[in-house]
Parts: sequence; structure tokens; C-alpha cells
Amino acid sequence: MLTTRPRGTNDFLPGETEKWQYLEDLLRTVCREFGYREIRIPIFEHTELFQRGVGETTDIVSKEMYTFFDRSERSITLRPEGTASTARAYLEHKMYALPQPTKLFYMGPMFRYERPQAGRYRQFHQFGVEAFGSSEPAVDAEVIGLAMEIYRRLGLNGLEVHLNSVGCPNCRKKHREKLQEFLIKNLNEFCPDCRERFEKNPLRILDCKNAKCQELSQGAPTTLDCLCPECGEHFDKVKGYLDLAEIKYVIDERLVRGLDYYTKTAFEIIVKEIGAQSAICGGGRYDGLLESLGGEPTPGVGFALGMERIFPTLETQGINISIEKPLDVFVATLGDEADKVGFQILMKLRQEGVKSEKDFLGRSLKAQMKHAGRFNARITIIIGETELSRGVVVMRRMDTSEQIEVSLNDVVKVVKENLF
RNA sequence: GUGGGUGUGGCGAAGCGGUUAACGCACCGGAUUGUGGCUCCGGCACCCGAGGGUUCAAGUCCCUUCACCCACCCCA
Repeated sequence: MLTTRPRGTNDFLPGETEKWQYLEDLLRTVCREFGYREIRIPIFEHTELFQRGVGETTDIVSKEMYTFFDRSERSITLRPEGTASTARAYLEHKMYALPQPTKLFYMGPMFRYERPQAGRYRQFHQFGVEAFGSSEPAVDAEVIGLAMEIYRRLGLNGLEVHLNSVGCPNCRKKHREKLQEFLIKNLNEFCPDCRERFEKNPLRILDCKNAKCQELSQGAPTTLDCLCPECGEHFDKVKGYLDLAEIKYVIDERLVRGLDYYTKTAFEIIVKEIGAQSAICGGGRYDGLLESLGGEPTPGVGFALGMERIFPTLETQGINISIEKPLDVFVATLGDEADKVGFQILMKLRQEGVKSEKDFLGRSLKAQMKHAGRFNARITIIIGETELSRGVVVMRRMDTSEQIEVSLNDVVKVVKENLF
């Protein structure tokens, strides 16, 4: 159908776009204060970037990417997330030569071929930050603090920071072995999905919703049980910095991130308002990512948040972030001559930064007044033939209905005086 | 990809086999000739997501399809 948008995409209409602008401004402001600078990365990349960066076995790469061949037979993919591109750009532009850490943020559309539902779309928008070049736990905490500051300024309540550490590759290997050892005893009693997960991703068994599986996995070794001394120390320090920043968190040893690049710190910010899609923000440390893309070993930590998921949350919490402003002036005219003069005045008002409007449908004066009222105009300028012949116009204050005559030459000046 | 629910004008919502498809909001116009927010009057669905079928007759039954919602999965 020609008049139907592709599944999972959205048109954002006036009324909504103002809210997006408000959010975008807020994100940029907070980032500026935290020392994160904007990077704009391509909407599409070489497919290999995501295969390597995100991981071949992840759902995102294995079944959710929009991949196609361009006219030169290159495999191209619409970006499903922003971290891989940002890391690529960091290496490509040798940002490691800059004072470290390099702190970046991005926002924009991402694409994943998934079944749409509330809070989940095929084209959706992420805002994300990445800090490259420091393995200090304080950066992990800063990044979490940045996310929380955004939500704080939006006025959101009831957010929970879920925190875990998945350790380094060594810890992960050790944990996987211990976990499988634990699970194999009762493997046949787990649900079919979990039996599948046993080989592919045993960690996932821990957050299966099936009550039976929950029960069976009680007491299973957690990633935290298997942290090496270095990773353990890192995790403790992250918690320490979060305490210093007075950021509350809950340890969630079942929290696992789905992308291959995560190491050590993993976190999610959870909110209850959007049904099944409760993760409003997710991130962590990815010390192996840059190396896997062919760069020098470089630590990194960051997060991404789903912008679409913020709006329903705001709404159910009764928070309005609209930045729509009422109209300053409506210019109503009567007759052809007056209409021309009205148009001139309108354009002059706008040169002076006055938000102003006129009728463009040849409506009756009555209808124009009605229109002005609907726009919530503060002032209406009324121009008729009789006023025109005397070189004046009528200025009406819409709240009090007071009207005065103003000389044609002074309209703009007088209007401005009455507005400010 | 799997399971469940829904689909009537711009929005909300009746109708559940039978003449011109209620109603509310919104929108447009009018109520003596040049003035808003209240009130009153009028207008606004060759058609009930799309396609096909059953029937003398379908928005109302059946099939297919599409979209949306919820859950699984996964994630932001």
C-alpha cells in the first residue's frame, strides 16, 4: 500500500517532534556537562563491522540485520546499534592520539528486523555514550551516573539500576564450565528452550521465566562467583564510586548482556511502565572490542538507551515535556488591500522574532477571530478598510478583549512592547 | 519465528445477517451586513483494514492477507 509505512517504522508528527526536540536538547546538555562530545556515524556500515563487533552468534547479527549488497557488490548493513561504529570511528580517526579518555555520544536511528511491539520497533532511536581509553572503574560509574542524570532531569521516578559483572574472558570461561557442570545434573527437567541454551548460552538459563527452570537453577554459580581477583576488585570499585555518587543500585547476578563485546561491568536501567520492554537503558564495559576490530587493546565503557521507550514512561508518570508555545500575534484582515498590508506586517513581526500567523484560506473575519482564539494568540491585529484609510490598525488583547488603535507605522514596535 | 487479542469517519465509540451505518469530540460554515473563547443551527463514512467466498440479503458468517496490541524470544 502506497499510503502505509513499512512495518515497525514510525512517523513522528508535529506535537511529538517537539517532545523529541526537548529530549535531544536535554541529552546534548547533559553530555556537554559531563564532557561527552557528539559524533555522527553513518547509518550503514560494512556488514563485517557488526559481525566482528557485535558477534556472529548474537540474535542481532544472526537474524535481525538489514543487510544488502550495494551496486558494487559490497555487503552493507543498516546499523543495528551504535557502539561498533563509534569504536570503528575511534580507530579510523586515531582518536587514541587525543588526550584520553575519549568521551563520545551519538543519537539517531537504528534498524533491527524484529517483530514490533510496544517499545520495540524496526527503526528505533538510540542515544548512547562511549568512553574509550580508560579501564578505571570511575568511568563505569560516571557513565551510569550520566544515564541516571538524564532520567533525573526528565523527572522520572522508580528507576532501578541493575548491576552485575560478567568478568573478563577468563572469568567467563571458568563460569561457563562451572555452570554447565551444575546444570547438567538436571538438564532433562529444564524447558526445551533452556536445554537449547545449555550449549549456546547457558547464562540465559538463569533468567528463564519458567518457574520450574527458576527453581532448578537456584544456587547455580554466578558470574560474580567466578571473577578473577582483578575483575573482582574492579567490580568493588565500581560499586564504591556509585556509592560516592549516591546512585542506588541492586546487584543482579542474573543480568547478562546479549552482545558479545561486554566484559566486567554490565548494567541495565529498568522501569516498569512499558510492559515487557522494561530495559530502558543498557550498557557496560567492553575492553575487548577495539582489539577485536583490529586496533590496539583499548578499554571502553558505555551504554545505549532507547529513546522511544522514554515517552511512554513519561506519559504514565504524568510528565509533560512539550515545548509548544502559544502564538504571539494573529493578523486578521478584511479585504484585499488590508490583506496585503497584513502580510507585510506579518513578515516584519517575524523578522523581529515574534511568533505570528495569519489566515490563508480567505476566511471571514469572524472565522479569523475564531482561529486566533484557537491558536491561543495573545494579540490579534485587525486590519479593515476603514482603519487602513486612516493609517491605523486595531490591536486586540485576547485575554482582556481590550482594543486600541495603533498607527500603521508603529504596529511592530507597539506589539513588541505589549508582548514583553 | 511461535501463541493469543483487535481492526467501523481525523479521534473515541454503537451496530453482531435485512430499508438512507447511531452518538460524542474534532473540523468546516452560519445565527442581519467588520471581531474569538459560551449557546444554537447546519455540513462532514458511494461505506465498515484489504482481497475472496457463503447467502435472496453481510460491517455483521467463513477463508486468506495486512496492520496494530499482548505474551514468548530478544533487546534499547
